[in-house]
Amino acid sequence: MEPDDARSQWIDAGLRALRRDGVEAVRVERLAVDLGKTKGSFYWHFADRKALLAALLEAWRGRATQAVIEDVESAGGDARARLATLMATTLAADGRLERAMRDWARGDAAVAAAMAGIDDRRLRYVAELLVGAGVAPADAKLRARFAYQSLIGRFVMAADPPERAGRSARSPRWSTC
Amino acid sequence: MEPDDARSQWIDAGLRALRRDGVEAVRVERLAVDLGKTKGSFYWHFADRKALLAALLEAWRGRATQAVIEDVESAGGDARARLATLMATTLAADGRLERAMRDWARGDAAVAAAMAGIDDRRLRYVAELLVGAGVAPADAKLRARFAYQSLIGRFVMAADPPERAGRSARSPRWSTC
DNA sequence: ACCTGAACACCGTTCAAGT
DNA sequence: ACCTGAACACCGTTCAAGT
Repeated sequence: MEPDDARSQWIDAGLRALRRDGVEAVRVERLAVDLGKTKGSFYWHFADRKALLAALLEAWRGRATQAVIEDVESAGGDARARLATLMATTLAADGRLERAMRDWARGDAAVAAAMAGIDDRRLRYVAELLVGAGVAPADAKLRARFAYQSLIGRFVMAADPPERAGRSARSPRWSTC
Repeated sequence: MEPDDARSQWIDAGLRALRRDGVEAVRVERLAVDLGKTKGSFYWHFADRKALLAALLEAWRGRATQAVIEDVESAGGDARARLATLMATTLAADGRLERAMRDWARGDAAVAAAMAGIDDRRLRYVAELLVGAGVAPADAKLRARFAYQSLIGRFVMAADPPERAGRSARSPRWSTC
């Protein structure tokens, strides 16, 4: 919530490293260099590297689910309109963090479990909107899953989907930063 | 085959570390200390740590399948007797390396694939002996799998099955050294 | 409350030099 | 052919000391 206390700086730097080069690249020494601080400073905010990793997962969980849902909800409109809002923000995301997270999850059971929860949360929201848009509840789950999977597939397949190679600082949300 | 050329010393030390403390404990610096050599020496025999790890997997694959099968075969007797020989050597093994390998496989797809091949090789051998002992071929596969799984389960469940806590240098084979 | 500096222990890798 | 010694770069963690 506080956007730039020192702790979140470490988390943001960690997410950047994660998105760019995967978990293995999340090194406290490197982050310290990135932030122009010393490693010692890191240990004021985190018990150890493991704690940072846990914080990254937690931060992402929020930004990749609840925050998006809240944005869409606050944009208003009926279920149909919200679905459109969700699709728009979702398709604009670059998916690199999403991909890094899934890579990470493949090698870490705890992360995999968190990912499963996140998938579930997103799925339920989409199904809910579909029902609101008039889809029979019996069909909504299936359709939500279908749409969601094709989106994830798109993220996982494309290394760097939209974005013109330049380092433009765009990046709406849903799985972005 | 050559039991103690310098290269196999590194491999043996690696297997010991693996059995005792898992893949993470297989460090070239630590092995160097164990062997009373320098790290530089390691790089004469292996390109890098990854190459050692691959060699460990390969060495174990041999000792945990083909070598055991050959021992049992050369002990002779009919299928029934061989089954008994196999059971005896198998039950006498301590299973710690087997366990370390399965832990390792859980975090590494290539190792997991190798393990699957090893399981298959063992399974086929047991099924073959069962058929030789008069079991209907249709049942042999199922019975082999059942017996094999219970054995693996025993290994995976027990941290240090037989062996009296002392560091007695026993350790017959089949997944042992 | 937050950070620096310096240390420590621990790594992987390279390479000239020795035998 | 095989190994040592020394270096380099890169880590995680701790802690006294500063502000």
